[in-house]
Amino acid sequence: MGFANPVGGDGGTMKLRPVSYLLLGMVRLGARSGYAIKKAADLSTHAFWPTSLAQVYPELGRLEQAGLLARREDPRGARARAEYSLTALGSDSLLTWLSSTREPPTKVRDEGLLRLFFADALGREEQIAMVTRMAASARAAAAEIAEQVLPTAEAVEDHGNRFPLAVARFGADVYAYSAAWLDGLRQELEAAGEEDEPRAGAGREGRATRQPPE
Amino acid sequence: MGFANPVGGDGGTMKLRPVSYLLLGMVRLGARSGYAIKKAADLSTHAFWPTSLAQVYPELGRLEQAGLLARREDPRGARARAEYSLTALGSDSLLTWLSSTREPPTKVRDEGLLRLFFADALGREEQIAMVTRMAASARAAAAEIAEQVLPTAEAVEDHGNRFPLAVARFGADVYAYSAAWLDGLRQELEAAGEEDEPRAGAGREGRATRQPPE
DNA sequence: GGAAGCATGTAAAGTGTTACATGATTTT
DNA sequence: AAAATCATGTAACACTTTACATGCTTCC
Repeated sequence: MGFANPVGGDGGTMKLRPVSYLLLGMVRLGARSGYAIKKAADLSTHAFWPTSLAQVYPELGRLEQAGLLARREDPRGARARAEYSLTALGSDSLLTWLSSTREPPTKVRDEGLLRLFFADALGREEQIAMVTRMAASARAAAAEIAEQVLPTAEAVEDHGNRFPLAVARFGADVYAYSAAWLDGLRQELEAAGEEDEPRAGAGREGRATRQPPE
Repeated sequence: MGFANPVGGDGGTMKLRPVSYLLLGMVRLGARSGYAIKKAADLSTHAFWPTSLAQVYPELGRLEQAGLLARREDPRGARARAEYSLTALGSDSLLTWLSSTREPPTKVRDEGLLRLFFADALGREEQIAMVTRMAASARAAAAEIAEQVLPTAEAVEDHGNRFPLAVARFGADVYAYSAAWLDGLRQELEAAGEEDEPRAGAGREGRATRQPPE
């Protein structure tokens, strides 16, 4: 009804969520099909913004409706395939979001830390085992970034995009720092184990050797 | 129907989620009402396991049904109040969860990092502004833990619970490390800004002075 | 007397994941 | 020939948050 918009959408009035910008940004970086976007996201943004295909496809449709993405059917043989590209409106939206000074919310759900928080209910041995597992886990996360994510990030860096690499390094370094921190905690627990026993001590021993940065 | 269970529940067959253990653990640490649990969680576990009262109250009911918590009406004057305590079954459940060697999933949703990932679309000035804001934000998070969370954690440490304090320090240190890392990135960007301009360079400059830990 | 905090809950809306459903193409 | 990958979508379920709804008590 009414006046048709030349870009075919509602003029960008839809409410955009982070996943919307993820899609716009990935298209900008060269991922053109929903499948390719999901694959790229799994190799780069997955650690701080997970997505599923069940989010990607409907959201691509909404972004097209809103005129932020242009869709073109581009079958590969008999296999259907849609190729998306950024419209001027989509590009503006992305830049506006990137320039925003509003503080973006950060949400973490870490069941491991929740366990650690309540670890006083365990005996010393189990506490040490838990902390050891967590350190190993953090180191594994750092290694996974180094092996899976960094190479991809280095590839896009060659096309003038340095931030994917910076973010990957940030992640790897933070995980490595966490692992080292947990190693320090494990050492404290091992040292304390020679004096007092589970649930016993009214903690009063020294702060050990861990150093906060700065 | 048929044989009544002496603890009044279904014998612990309900499916327990992390929020269940959060409640059990908080009751164990001395928070007895739903309100007190929520308040304690906001001051301690909020950063890695956020909860709302709309989760707490129904979940307390389920845990009581399952026989993991015992509920006793304990009004304060005319104001209703329920006091919960751990049953033997609840205590066992908590310990089993704490001892589990299964790797707990970690989920992070960080819109700030998502923006940083796509920051190549911005000009150098705006990139630097973004990174500066993120560093300030991380430093603020570290400060908030130091001011709000650490004092509470030190209080429970006096009762023989050292892990709340360890977790608080971990959080503060990781945020401080992140802030320092982002400062390093900002310096790199400022240095690079004197040579090449936005979107221009095929990144090839040195790795600067940031050091991963270990 | 008003504001802040204590205290408990429900309903609706929003968000996200897993499973379902299908089929072509390429690689081994 | 089978397995992996490319490719697109929907439906059901699970989970969380926000808003609603209410009322007492303590502090200023």
